[in-house]
Amino acid sequence: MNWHVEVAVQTPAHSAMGELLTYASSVPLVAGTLVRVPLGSREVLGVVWGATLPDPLLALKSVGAALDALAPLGDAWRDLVAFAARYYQRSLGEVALAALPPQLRDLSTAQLARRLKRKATGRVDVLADDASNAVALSPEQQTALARFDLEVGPFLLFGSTGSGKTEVYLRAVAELLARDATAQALVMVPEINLTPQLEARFKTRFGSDAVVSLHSGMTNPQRLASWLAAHSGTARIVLGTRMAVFASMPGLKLIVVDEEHDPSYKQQEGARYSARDLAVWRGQREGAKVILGSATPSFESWHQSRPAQGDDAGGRYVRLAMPSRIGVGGGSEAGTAEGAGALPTVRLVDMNLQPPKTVLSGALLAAIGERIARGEQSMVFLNRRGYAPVLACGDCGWKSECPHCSAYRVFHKIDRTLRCHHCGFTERVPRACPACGNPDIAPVGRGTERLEEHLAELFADVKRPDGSAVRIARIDADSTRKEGALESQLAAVHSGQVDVLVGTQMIAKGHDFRRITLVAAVNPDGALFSSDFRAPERLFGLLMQSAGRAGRDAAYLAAQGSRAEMWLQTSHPQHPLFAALRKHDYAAFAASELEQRRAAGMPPFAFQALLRADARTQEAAQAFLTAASTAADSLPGADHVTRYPAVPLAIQRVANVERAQMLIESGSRAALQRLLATWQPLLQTVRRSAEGKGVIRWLVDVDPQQI
DNA sequence: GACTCACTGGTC
DNA sequence: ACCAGTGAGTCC
Repeated sequence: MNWHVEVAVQTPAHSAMGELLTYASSVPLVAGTLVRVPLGSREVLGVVWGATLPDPLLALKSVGAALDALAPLGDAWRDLVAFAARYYQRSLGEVALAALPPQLRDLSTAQLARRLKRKATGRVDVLADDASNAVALSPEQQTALARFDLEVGPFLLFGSTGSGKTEVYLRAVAELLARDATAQALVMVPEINLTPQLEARFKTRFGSDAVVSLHSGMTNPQRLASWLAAHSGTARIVLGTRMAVFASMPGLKLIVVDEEHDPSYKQQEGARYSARDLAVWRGQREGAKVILGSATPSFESWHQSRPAQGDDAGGRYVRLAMPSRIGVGGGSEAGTAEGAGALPTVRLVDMNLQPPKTVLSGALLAAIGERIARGEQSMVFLNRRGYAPVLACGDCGWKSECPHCSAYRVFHKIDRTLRCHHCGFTERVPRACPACGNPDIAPVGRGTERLEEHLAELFADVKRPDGSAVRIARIDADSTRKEGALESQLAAVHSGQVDVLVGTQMIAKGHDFRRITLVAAVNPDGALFSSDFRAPERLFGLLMQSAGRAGRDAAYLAAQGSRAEMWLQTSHPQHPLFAALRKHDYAAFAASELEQRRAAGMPPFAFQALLRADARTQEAAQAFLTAASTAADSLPGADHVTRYPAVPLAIQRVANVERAQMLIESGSRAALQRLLATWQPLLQTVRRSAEGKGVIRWLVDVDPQQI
């Protein structure tokens, strides 16, 4: 046992253990090697991080088997993991092990060796990019690609929906792979739902062996196979969700983050990393070019890509603008720059002028009716699933509160249940009011189920051009729970079986509907006056994205003699957000919102973190945070960081756990990071002291999305 | 984070 | 006497 090695294993930062555990080894082990090591009574997977001088006085356990059939994880990968762990205040081991495919944890060395042998070892040749050369690029696409070629980046590809961003990604990848025989590209999308269509597109273009996917919807063996292909360099292109940012890719030369503004890039449990931000960091570290793409960029990225002006040297990102919509979505088929599909006309319906309790205004219904008569499709968007958000008794005022959470249970008519969307608690709908016995309990408000029902009633007597009955369909998390359900529902829309599609934001993202000429947001007002300063940004993005679903096929519109329309029902038609939306003017909206944020000292002009505590009682949670804040007073540099008072979360109690948080803010990212790093050990002390009594867990969320 | 162990309170 | 549930402590 001549060697001592430091190994990262899955231990949380909260535990008082050191970052790395030291083991003895009879052979030298190079950093990045995967090993099995004894930990207490079990044996766990670990990553060798380095070596220390052997200390003969120290009685250490020995490393078990080394998974040396596998090439060690590279320096770049370990740097990425180390940075993420440090920046997001988690342990090295936690981040490292979470970044590896789960099956590696319980595979023996022999099993792994067998698996690796089965895999073809040779590099896969990518298909020559013939198909794409037949397609003419728009001038904007050409300019964007030319600048991408010349400059270093990172790039913000600011392209409206239908401007052909995907084609730009494909070309950038194609050119890279053609130029460099060992190069790899990483392409990320915000949601699992969007991977199949992207995968299909990349596989047609580059051959199915060159492309692998990485996301949590895959089975463990699939994930391992993809991961190994990326790690060995066999896979030239890795497609995936946020977790893919940690893929081991020795030849990484290009990272694409599509829909970079999407909140799903922020992990909301465990290590709360932003895959978009890590992608930028990783690109810089590994010399890979990074493209962030969006029609409505995050204000962080928009601000970071501002041009130089006066004293301001400008942002670090290169902005590539593609404002025009080209004929056909994605530009991969007949579409050219001519006959550009105009963005949909935005129509505002002032709900104050409608009869009280109007759900769908007469004008909107008439517009949908016209589309049905012409054989076109409409999409109605409501960001609330279920039948009704609350069930209430008119007599005694009982409401369908969740007994375990400070939230109402949602009425789902389909299976007659009351379901809590926060803790999952589900019960049959009571026959009568549980409080007073009144049989007359009624749904209050509406979700997608009820909207679907309502539309079906309204259009019951209307016929399609072929004389058949109007068909309404609904797509949301409930309707797509079963394997393959989303695909079959989308296929039904594409084949024209559906006239009106009702759904949550699931239908607003990415899916390319050719025959939809009308999109309606029924009740977008909720986010207008939210306490979360990012709510308007998100709403604007969502509505722009929804609008982008309409009229993607200019040839179809022309043949129909139709215009694409986006309808918005609102009680605040004078709100500046709608004025900007009407003009499809993201830049103006961003400028005014950013000005407000600058004045108020909010991100991206300030940097934030949240300290959160979960406890049996709200008092205990807040007491911990307050004590933690007091403990931070003595830390160096604490005066450059503002700590706000502890407050309950918007949903204060979930599954009988009380939650509180404290906002921490600084004009300097470095100052915030310094404070968080030195605070960590104090937090552990406070947790063990009297003020930490009753605290179930605590966590730090750096650069939080929701506040 | 995963596990063990000691302790609690409830039940047969 | 025998458990489920829970909180505290350990793991190189």
